[in-house]
Amino acid sequence: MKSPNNIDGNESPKEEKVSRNFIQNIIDKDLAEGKYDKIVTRFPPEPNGYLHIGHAKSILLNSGLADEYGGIFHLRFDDTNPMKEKSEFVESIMEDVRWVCGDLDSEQVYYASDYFDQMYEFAVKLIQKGKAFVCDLSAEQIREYRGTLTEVGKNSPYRDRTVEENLDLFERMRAGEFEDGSKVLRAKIDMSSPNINMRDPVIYRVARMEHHNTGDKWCIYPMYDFAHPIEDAIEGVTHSICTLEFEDHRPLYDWVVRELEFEKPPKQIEFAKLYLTNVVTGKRYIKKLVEDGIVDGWDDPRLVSIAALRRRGFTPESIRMFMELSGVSKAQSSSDYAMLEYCIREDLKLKRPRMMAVLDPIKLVITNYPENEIEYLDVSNNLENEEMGTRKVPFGKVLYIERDDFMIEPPKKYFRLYPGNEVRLMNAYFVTCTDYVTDEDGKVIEVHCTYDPETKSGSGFAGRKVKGTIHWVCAEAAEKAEIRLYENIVDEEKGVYNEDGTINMNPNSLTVLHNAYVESALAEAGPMESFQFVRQGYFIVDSKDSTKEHIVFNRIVSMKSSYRPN
RNA sequence: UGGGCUAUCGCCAAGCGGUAAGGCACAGGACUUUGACUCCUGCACUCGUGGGUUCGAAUCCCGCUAGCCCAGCCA
Repeated sequence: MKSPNNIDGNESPKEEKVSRNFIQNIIDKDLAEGKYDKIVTRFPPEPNGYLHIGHAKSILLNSGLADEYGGIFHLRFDDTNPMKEKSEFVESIMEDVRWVCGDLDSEQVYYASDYFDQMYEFAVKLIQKGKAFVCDLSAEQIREYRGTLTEVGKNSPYRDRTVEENLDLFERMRAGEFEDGSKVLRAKIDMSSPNINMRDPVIYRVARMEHHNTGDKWCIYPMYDFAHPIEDAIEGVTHSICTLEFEDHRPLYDWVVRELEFEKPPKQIEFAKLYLTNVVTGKRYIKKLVEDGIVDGWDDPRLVSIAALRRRGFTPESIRMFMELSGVSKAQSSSDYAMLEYCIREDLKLKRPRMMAVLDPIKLVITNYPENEIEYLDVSNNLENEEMGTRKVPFGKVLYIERDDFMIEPPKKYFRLYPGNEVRLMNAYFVTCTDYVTDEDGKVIEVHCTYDPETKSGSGFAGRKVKGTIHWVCAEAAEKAEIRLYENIVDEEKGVYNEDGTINMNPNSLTVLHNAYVESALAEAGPMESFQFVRQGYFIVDSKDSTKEHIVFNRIVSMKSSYRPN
């Protein structure tokens, strides 16, 4: 993505200066001061769930920075709490990160749990320096001793144990001599700190749990605040970029790297998470929707998990563009969903074929077209991109057109079909509506028209112009398909969950339209292909639910509002 | 006066003492084999608020207000 430096010699003022974000400014400064010679960043998910679009921001920010500065990006599984972690999640996270980044070498993948031995040694070092102690207080007692937001805490009665005693106890913690929860190792900092994180935080707990990576080798596990700075330091991370809620932890982060005397301590920098309007972000909510069976799974197209976005047809490029446009700052904000849609439209419009499909069909009979004749028209796959080639599309006397492309009594500014009006059948001929047929309820079931052979698309006909162009599908050759239009799960006002625990859900979040007709070329398309459909926006063939005779299309992007009828 | 952070157009977001970039959205027009795309045009005399410093402030200082985060042996 990075363009090489201009090699045309002089430092031309060239590319109008793209504004840099505050993180780039920090890195620029660090580099100028010679603090680091190579930038290393990381994305450290805990494998306790699937990734969503919010994580994509972190992934792309970190990896993007590494790319830009010729550094390295690490994917590191922050697996220090086996209670919540599963290898199922490391698999999915790996896949999602690969997809978002476009690529990831196996050398770029790390596990915090691989450092457990070193972390243990670092803890011992802290004890030896008199900076950590084993505490026998219960969890509740520790909470009481910690004080509150407005009151200082008080020292643990075990705070002054000797180094020897602490060393002995900690070793026995590791050896499994103590019950879960009976003892912890704590950093000795300051119980009266206004920052609660500095009030002698617990850095190691006893927990007999099977770890997905280390099995039952350990019965003590390090806490995030102790483990994270060490993980960063071990990997040579220079800029540890995380979200705002860790800002209060930075003093502790710095304390750890300082007490452990790392030569080139990593630096933590925080940025605001990405929120999206009109959708449910947040691992916790998504997790609950999945667990409660409200959605079909983590990749349900109504969600904004990475897996769901992929299934819906978003491309990695579109996600990257979106993050680019969203920017990075420390201001709590939420990006407009319309911007995400803009990105996928922008990405797809030149690189996907445009095919025709009729969602809500009504018959169109061309009365002056020969009976039983089918002609094959040459149709461009993408008018703006000739490289996408052409295909043959069958055309005949009886077609299907979209129901709302015909009106008996057109409102003003309606350019499509109505009695007496002439329109272009896209890629085919001009047709003029002569008549229509209704059933006993007055519902239009058939539209009659005549066509003008002179006006065939591509023939260069310029005799007259029409204001409207509509799409169609040859009735005889059309394939039936099921098209599902998914809407995001949303509740703009209250979020998905109410305070009383009930769930708000858009009842229209899943719509299935039967009897949709598509070109056979579309029906034969491979899985996970996305297409632009005339007038309906963009769709993807969903491989997960597709079989040979049952094709599922998901609409991935709505049209612009001005594009809608009405 | 517990601590930390943030406040610039409907939504993001530049700006860092010299007189408000850009994108999305929206509106109008041109073009058109998708009412799409593309192309023009419009869209903050004003930067949460009240003071102060200065020739000059969104940018510096003081006060206020609002929002977010923190009292896991979660990350």
